[in-house]
Amino acid sequence: MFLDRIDKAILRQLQRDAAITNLQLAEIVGLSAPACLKRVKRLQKEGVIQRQVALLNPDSFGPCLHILVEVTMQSDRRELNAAFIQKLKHMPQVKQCYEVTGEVDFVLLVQVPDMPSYQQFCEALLYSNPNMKAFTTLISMNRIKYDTSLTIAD
Amino acid sequence: MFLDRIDKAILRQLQRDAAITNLQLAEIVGLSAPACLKRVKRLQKEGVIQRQVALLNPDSFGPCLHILVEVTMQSDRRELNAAFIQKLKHMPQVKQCYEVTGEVDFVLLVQVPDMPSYQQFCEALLYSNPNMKAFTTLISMNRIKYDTSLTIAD
DNA sequence: CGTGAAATATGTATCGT
DNA sequence: ACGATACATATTTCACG
Repeated sequence: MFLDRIDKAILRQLQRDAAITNLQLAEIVGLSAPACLKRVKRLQKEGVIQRQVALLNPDSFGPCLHILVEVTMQSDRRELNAAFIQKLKHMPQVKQCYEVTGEVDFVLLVQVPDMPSYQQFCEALLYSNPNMKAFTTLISMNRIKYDTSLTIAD
Repeated sequence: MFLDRIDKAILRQLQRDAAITNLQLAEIVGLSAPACLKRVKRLQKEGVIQRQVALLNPDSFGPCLHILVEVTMQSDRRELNAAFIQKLKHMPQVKQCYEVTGEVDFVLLVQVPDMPSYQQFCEALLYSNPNMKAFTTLISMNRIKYDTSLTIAD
């Protein structure tokens, strides 16, 4: 699908702040409210806008550790890792997962309240997997940047 | 600040879908619309809800590479890394940054359209930094999971 | 895509528990 | 202190040009 200058302006704005009213958005991008709304609806229906979410302050809910986990598998055969992928998709501690090339196969971002919870997580997802070869744990006490936006070229 | 059962229900819902109307939200959590709105406004003012954003489909904008970068510094002295942190905060390619303990000092999630752009990024942030000792690049062709929510205990 | 009007939603004030 | 009801204001959404 083709995105013109105005679509891109809408998307840039909604990535920054999706709480504004359609009226405000319309003014920012220079359209009438109905024309603007029609575009937003279209962008949603086409899946360009996947969803709209509230981002919460991690420090508002007691202790919160961000842990990066690099997982190396014994074999890269897809069918051996399908169950691993299915499982982590359903684990709320796993916030992100990237399949990477090179020595490491997956990088996970895990969110837990403390180290015992992380131990539990390792048991549940990693040690229990017969195809898991090794993993490295990188513990973060400080999330320096967290930006959900996508850079949209002109 | 104290969050009761209803606040938590509101937050769980808004993390999943912040596009619903206050009327719908009020019904889900079992409050009248004004009572619900008052809580949402309070949660925003107190910073529990940081912002509301639209999440876009990365595949809607041409090529998109996710790259994880593990950066090791020569010295961990705060003042030597302050400029590095300031700089990456202003680089739109850097979507996330975690300060970690251990051999590695920082893990970055970088988003670029292609490898030349990544080379440029490395020059601009890494090679140019006199305190940078080494970095490892993990290229992802597949983002398996991306969940912006925080798990809220009961 | 814009205008204007109808349908909804948000926000305020007040009262009751 | 908190929620509900009723009312006023603002926004969304539809029909039409």
